[in-house]
Amino acid sequence: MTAATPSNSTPAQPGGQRYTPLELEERWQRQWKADGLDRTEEPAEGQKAFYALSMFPYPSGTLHMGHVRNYVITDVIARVQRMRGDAVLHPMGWDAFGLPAENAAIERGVNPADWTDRNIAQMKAQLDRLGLSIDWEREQATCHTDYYRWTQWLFLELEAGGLAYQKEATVNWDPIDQTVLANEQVDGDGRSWRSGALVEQRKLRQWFLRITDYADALLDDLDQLQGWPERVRTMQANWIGRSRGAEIDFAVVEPGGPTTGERITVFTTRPDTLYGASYVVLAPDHPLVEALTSEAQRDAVTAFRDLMETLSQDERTAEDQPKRGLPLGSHVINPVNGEPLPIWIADYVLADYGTGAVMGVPAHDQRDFLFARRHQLPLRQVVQAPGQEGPDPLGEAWTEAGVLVHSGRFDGLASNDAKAAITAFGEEQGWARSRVQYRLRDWLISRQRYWGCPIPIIHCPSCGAVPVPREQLPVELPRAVELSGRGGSPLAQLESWKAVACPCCGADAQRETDTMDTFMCSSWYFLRFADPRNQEKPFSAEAIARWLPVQHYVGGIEHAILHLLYARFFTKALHDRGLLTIREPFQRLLTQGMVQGVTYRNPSTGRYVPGTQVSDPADPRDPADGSRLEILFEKMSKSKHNGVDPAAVIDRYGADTARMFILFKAPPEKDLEWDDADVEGQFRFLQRLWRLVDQAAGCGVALQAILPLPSELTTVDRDVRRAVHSAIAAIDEDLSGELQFNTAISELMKLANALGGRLEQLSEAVRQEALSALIRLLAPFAPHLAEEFWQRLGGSGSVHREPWPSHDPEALVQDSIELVIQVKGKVRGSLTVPADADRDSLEQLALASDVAQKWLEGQPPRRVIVVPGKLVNLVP
RNA sequence: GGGAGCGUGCCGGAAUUGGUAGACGGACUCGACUCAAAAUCGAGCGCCCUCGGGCAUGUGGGUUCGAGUCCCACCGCUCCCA
Repeated sequence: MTAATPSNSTPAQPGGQRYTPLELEERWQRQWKADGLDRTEEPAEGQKAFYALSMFPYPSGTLHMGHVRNYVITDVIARVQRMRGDAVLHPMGWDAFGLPAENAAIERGVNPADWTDRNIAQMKAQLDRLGLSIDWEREQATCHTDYYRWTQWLFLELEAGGLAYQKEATVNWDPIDQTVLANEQVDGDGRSWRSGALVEQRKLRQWFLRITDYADALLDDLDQLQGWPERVRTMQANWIGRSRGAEIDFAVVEPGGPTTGERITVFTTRPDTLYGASYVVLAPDHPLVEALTSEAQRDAVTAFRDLMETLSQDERTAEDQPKRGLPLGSHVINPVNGEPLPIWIADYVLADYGTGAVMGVPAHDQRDFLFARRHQLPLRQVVQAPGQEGPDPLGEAWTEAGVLVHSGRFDGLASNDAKAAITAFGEEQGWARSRVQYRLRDWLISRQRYWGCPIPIIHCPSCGAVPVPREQLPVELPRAVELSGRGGSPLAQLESWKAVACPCCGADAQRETDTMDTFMCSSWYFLRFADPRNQEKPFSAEAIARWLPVQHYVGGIEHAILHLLYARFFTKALHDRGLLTIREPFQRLLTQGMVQGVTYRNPSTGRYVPGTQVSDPADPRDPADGSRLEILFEKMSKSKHNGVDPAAVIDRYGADTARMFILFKAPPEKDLEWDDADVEGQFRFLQRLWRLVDQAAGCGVALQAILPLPSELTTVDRDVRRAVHSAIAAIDEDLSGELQFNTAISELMKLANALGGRLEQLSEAVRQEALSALIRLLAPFAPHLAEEFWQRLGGSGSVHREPWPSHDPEALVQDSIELVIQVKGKVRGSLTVPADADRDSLEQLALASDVAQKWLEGQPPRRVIVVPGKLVNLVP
């Protein structure tokens, strides 16, 4: 940071003041607040309602550039839509439950509620400096009782609908955060999304929501979400992971003898490979393992099961891992051919997935193949690859479709047809059923932590799990709790809080001491914003009908599955409970890219060097050893010393520059490389506008009255009007459909360039029209500066209440155009021609041109292609 | 391995249905103003050139009067699922 302080570098102009963004922005922010400019107006008769929403933040206390980008994008959308005449709902709130508050409490002895409220105040103050048109009267914090009583109410609603239940299951345990996690909250490496710890498996009794009941709806309705990025829809579809297949029963037999009456049911997506099965595998913790283990194998099996309990799901199922397993010493019969098959247990089969049992078909499944090879199990090919003659060398499994062989009566069928045929045959005989299987698991919502929404359940020894009566909500989170971060749910230590009479029978009972996953709280906040002060219900049907679905939702791609899937599930479940008429919450979704900071890395040591220690950015050297540093752009983080503090940027250049820069530098979906030199450039543009408006004020522009255009326009007038109206048309286009703020701002720059130095030459009406349009087009992007301009040039009221400009097609009409002349597709010259010339005359003009003479050498062209308004292509 | 997306000057990035590739900005160079600097203003800025032009949108093919855009193959990067 060596540049001079920019606010000192704008010289005073004759007749005007200097552009001092800080003073100007604070002044307008005060004014807007006093005027209630950002208060939501209920839609009037015939007025469209528009709901613009940013994913609400966790109140960490510090605003970072990612937040700024997110909220500025949404703010521009909201502001444009208001100017276009819609009633706009643009609220903000706080995803305020969560572990950082609890950890702060453990480390510093503060109360999580106080810590959170302080952070909210701090972040709100930072947000306010950005000039966001947020209606703060609708603010929500999920940790406040007037919000979470309704989270509890909705939990009871789901419970009443049979969608919440308790079960004992093997679940993900985060050893750092000391709590369980939902499957969605464990990443591809088997680590917690929050703490980064490798999760462990534990068998615990927990609360779940039946999101799997909605697997089909969540998957099928993705097709309706045409306003969502394809990528996010694909990710959700993969996560839900629907596969069609069959359940097949294998009867258990005594060694060499009759069936025992027990059966093992497997799920397979490949019933066509049934003849190729050479063993059956159970999950190590499958309930039948005990009964099916022979005496000889008992000790080995017990040892194996103990080992498996210590491993994570990922460690067990990773494809590059050796497949461990051992035989139980008992057998089943393959129902399709009566052949006995050994029963094994193995690491790669999970009890919770499908039926917890699979059939092993080494020839046609890669994991089975590896397992069979390791344990010398037989391999039998039953699907032949197309065009393959004779037996396959089988260096690996053939997992594609083909033609059945060695499959009795099914030989010769294509594998796809065979799936149906073998399943149907099994159904006839009673040993198969066609079934759909999902990857999606039920949502585990219990958390063994304090700072969350209490689960409103009372456990009674005689009545079981009893919902807290709704009139007793909220079940308040007690303040005085000892937090250690260890040893189970903190609420469980509070005997006085825990002890309660059963609402059913009055007997001594105990409250549930787990809290809810914070994703519960964020699964419905967008509904509460529509009706934020309702004391009777979480929201009224009318308010929802008025505002929902969210027209434009903006947030990070990291929620592609997590929050966005849960919120969709809530919406569907509440629809089915009769509380909502919508089935999808978010009509359009914009996933904004990351904000990256310039990062200096020593390639030999891997050390990150702070920018402040780099003396020459053009030739960065490591002060430690003098070696050249790599310059990278990476996600801003403390460890990489590449963060840029939004407050510092605003202090230096003002919010308008920060807003303009962040929108201009990259399209919203792409990662953005933060570069201080470019911010400086953006600031220069705003200063240029400042001088332009100064100049306009000097010419006596007065925006309050609309002047009629003179009947005769000069050439300059017509050129400027064309520039103005083509900017309006282009910006309007950029802000419709696919949002392209970056090109919209470049159009503003072009317009400013077109006006520069010509203001004096314009007739008064054209000058006024141009300034009025420029300022209104600028208003959503740089709201403070636009307001200042509007006022200085005598506009009445706020520019933010002005209508969005619309372009005059007449102004775009040109008398003459540049006609490009191509010869065989290559540009050889151009010609100024009347804009309304028809095809024939264009052809004649082109043929008569010097360019044609030169390149055609007197020969008539073989072919002439005329694109009116653009070009003529002569093909010799 | 499967799926999705991307690849354009020194850099960020523009390019309706295929129709003048490089808009707009940054960096850089030169000039004006200045005692000087900053700021500002003006000009230049893909590569090669014998100044006619030739070559250029990851690579190689194809379709077309015409391809950054469409098709095929390949290379590289990112993300998701295995």
